[in-house]
Amino acid sequence: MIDPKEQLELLKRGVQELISEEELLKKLEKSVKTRIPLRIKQGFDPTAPDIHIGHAVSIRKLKQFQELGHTVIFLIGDFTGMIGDPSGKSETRVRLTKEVVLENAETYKKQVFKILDPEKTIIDFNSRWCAPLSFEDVLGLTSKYTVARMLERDDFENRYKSGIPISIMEFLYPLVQGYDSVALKSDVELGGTDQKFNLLVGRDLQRAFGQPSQVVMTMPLLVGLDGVEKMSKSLNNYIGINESPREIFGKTMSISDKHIVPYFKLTTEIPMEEIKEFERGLADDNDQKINPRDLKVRLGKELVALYHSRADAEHAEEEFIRMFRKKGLPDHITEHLVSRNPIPIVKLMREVNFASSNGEARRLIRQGGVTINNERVSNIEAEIKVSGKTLLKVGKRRFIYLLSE
RNA sequence: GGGUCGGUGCCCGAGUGGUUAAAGGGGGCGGGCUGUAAACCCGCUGGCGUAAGCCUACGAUGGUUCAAAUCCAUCCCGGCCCA
Repeated sequence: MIDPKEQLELLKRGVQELISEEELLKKLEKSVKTRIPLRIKQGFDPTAPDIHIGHAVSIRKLKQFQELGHTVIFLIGDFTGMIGDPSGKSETRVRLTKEVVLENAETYKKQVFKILDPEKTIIDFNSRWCAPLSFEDVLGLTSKYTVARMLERDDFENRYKSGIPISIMEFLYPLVQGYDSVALKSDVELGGTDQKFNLLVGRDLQRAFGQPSQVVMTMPLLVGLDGVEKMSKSLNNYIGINESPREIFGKTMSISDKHIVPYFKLTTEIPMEEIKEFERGLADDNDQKINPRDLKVRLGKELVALYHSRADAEHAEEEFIRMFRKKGLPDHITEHLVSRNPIPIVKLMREVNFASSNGEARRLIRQGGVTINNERVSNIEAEIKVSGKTLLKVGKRRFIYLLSE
């Protein structure tokens, strides 16, 4: 194990906030002395098993701990997921069954082990200790925290002030998460900056239970593809680490210029010095201004290389250029055997799922978004005669080859 | 428990008897410009139907009326104030 101070320097990189540095250093020193690895915990929602490059920001930090010999606990918050949240709030949580939770856990594993070392990762479920708690235990837990302190949490405060309902269950949620830290005796808990409050509750609860309190480490949030909200599955503005090279590359190309540098910092392994160069290159007053587009290409390739391979990255770039700069075709276009021939255009679009209703299909045609063999279809009633491979294109990125018997 | 205000389309939000598939904005989608950037411009955005038209929709149910998102009754849900 390497020197505690060196470990600290490595671990501090890219971190938004560390509470507190001295405590972490002490824990590291103790760990080196006793040769007992630290226990690093991060919790994950069991409902969204799509890990995206926003999650990866902190998972890559976990990886770093792991490489330094510490124990990483990937905690799946199945307990609250199985209870479901009855508050009519935004998205009424669906109650997950045991089977679904386990299934999701498998999906998580497949993805998370693209980053973490399976040998050195503990996957745990908080139902293991939450489910057996009695009502008495729960009340005991709630007595350790006050309403005023709960209301300190930003989103609670805002919602409370603006009259948006908060269910008691949601209110208790940070306590559940904090209790996880008690149950796991975690030394460090990691999360996005939006998790800061919850992580701090864990600290308080551990103290209340007579344990040494965990160090809280928060990572910056990655902005999503819309350029405004944080990257999240529910907003559908994410790049999943399980997505195809084409998707990862393409989505990367659609981020806005002002987020290029943060993406480099948070999602790639490119050294800071080099990123600084990029930053300089992008500055308006620079004579040798780098075309932001080219940097995005670099970024896209880095990401594909990280989750697939260098070769895939090269390939994704070539394909992208062919498709979008030269308005060509993608490499692989699925084929579809038409149900009859000739076939009305509207029916055809439904058949290949390029329109979810006849109305939508008509709309797309009227607006000139539909072509057959590169010829715009303008007549809604057009009958499409399929002979040989016929290319149907809808919008900019939906392609399919039509075949007939 | 009492009082009071409210529940509208993916989201926010206007609308208080017919001209309302329901203003406006956001989002999304298509087209244009481009670098699948930003900004901007045009258009579309419940379902079935080529269309005429029909159906479904304003928390739920029932009612008044030629006609209801709009009026009445009951119920469900939320905010605030009082207890």
